[in-house]
Amino acid sequence: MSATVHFSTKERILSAAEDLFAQFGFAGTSLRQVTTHAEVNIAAVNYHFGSKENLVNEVFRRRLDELSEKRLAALREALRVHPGELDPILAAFIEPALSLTLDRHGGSAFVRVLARAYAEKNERLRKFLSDNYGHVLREFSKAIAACLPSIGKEELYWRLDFTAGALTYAMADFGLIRRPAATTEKAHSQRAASALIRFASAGLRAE
Amino acid sequence: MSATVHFSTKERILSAAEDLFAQFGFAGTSLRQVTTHAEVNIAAVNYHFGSKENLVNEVFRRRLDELSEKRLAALREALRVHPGELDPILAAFIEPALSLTLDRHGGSAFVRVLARAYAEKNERLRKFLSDNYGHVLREFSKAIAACLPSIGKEELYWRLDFTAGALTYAMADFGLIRRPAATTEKAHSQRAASALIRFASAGLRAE
DNA sequence: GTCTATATAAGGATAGAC
DNA sequence: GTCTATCCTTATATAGAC
Repeated sequence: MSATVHFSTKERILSAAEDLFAQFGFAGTSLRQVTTHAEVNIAAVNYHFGSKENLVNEVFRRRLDELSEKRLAALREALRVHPGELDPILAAFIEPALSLTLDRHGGSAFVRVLARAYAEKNERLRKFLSDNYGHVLREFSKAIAACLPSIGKEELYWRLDFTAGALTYAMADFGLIRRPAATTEKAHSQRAASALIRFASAGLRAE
Repeated sequence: MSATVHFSTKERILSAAEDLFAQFGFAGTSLRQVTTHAEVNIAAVNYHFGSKENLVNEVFRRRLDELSEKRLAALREALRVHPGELDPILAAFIEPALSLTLDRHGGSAFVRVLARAYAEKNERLRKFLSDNYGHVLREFSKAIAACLPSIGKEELYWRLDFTAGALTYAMADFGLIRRPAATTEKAHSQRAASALIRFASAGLRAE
C-alpha cells in the first residue's frame, strides 16, 4: 500500500463535479468549471464520460453503490437484532449517509447532491436513480410498514414521503442551523441524526 | 368587470417562467424557453424585468407577498382562537400554500419553485428571500416555540428544520404518491395537508 | 491518455426601427 | 410597448496531433 494516493483524472473529475453540482446544481455547473476545478483538460471529461449526462450519473453511482449496500446491511442487522422496532430501521437509513458526510475522502457534498436530485424533475436522471437504487427505498418502506400495522396504507405513504423530505433537507444541511464553534463536526452531525430519528419516529407513529 | 381577462405581457412571462422554473430549475431554464412559452418576444423579458435574476425574484414576489400575508393573518387568528395549541399554527402555515395549489389562476407550479429555491445555494436568491420574507418564518418559529416550552432550544431548531423539509417536499408533490383517479384534486390535497399536520405535530412534540 | 484547436449551438443582453 | 437583428459570451462536444 502506497503512502501517497494517486487520484486518477477520472476520480478528480468526479470529485470536482460533486462539489460543484452540490453548490450550483446540474444545469448550473458547466463542464469547464468542472475541469478547471479538477485541474484537468477540458477534453478529459468527454474522453472519460462521453457526455455531461453520463458524468452526472457516474457521480451518483460512485457513492450510491456503496451507500446502498451499507444501508441494506444495516437494515438486515436491525431487523435481526431489534425485530419489530422502528428506530433501528430509521438509524439504518440515516447513519450510513451520515458517515459519508464525515468521511475524510469527501462525500459531504454528496448528500447535498442527493437533495438536488430529489428536487430535480429530470426524467432521465429520475429513471436512472429509480432503476438502480429504487429497491433500497422499497426494502425500507416494507420494513417500516411492518412495524406500523395500525397505520392505513395511504396515510403511511404520506408519512414516508414526509420522512424522506425531512431526512433529505436535514442531511443536506440546507436549513438554518449552524454548528456552534465549540462543537465538533462529528458531534454536531450525530446530534442531528438522533434528533432526526426522534422526530421521524414520532411522526410516523402519530396517534 | 370584464368577462375576458387580459393577461399582460408581464404576467404571461411570470407565469411561463414559474412553470418552467418548477420543471427545469432556474439555471436549467433559458429566457428563450420562457418567451416562447409565454408567446411573447424575446426582447420583452429584458424590457420588463431587466435581467434573468430579477425575473426570478419577481416570480417569487408575485406569490409570496400574498402568501405571506395570508399566513400571518391565519397565524394571528390561530393564536387568538386557539391560544397555546400547536396544530392550528401548523395549519396556518400549510393551508394558505395549499389553497395556492388549488387556485385556478395557477400557482400549483409555485410550490415546486419554492422547493427549488430551498435547494438552491445561490446567495443572491437566498438573501432576497431572507430579506423580504424571513420575518414570516420567524413569527411562526416564535409561536411554535411558545407551544413547546419543554423542548430545548437546539432540539427545537432541529425539529423546525425537519418540519420545513417535510412541508416543502410534500407540498411540492415530489413524492411517490399519485392521486387516485376517484379522488378530486382538492380532496387529495386536503388529505395531504391533514396528514402533514399530524406528522409534523407529533414530530415536534416528540417525547 | 492528454493536449490544442475548433466546430457548432445556445445562452443573456441590447440597439434601434416601428 | 413590441419587434428584428445582432453582439458577445459561454456551452457541449469532437477531431486530430502528440
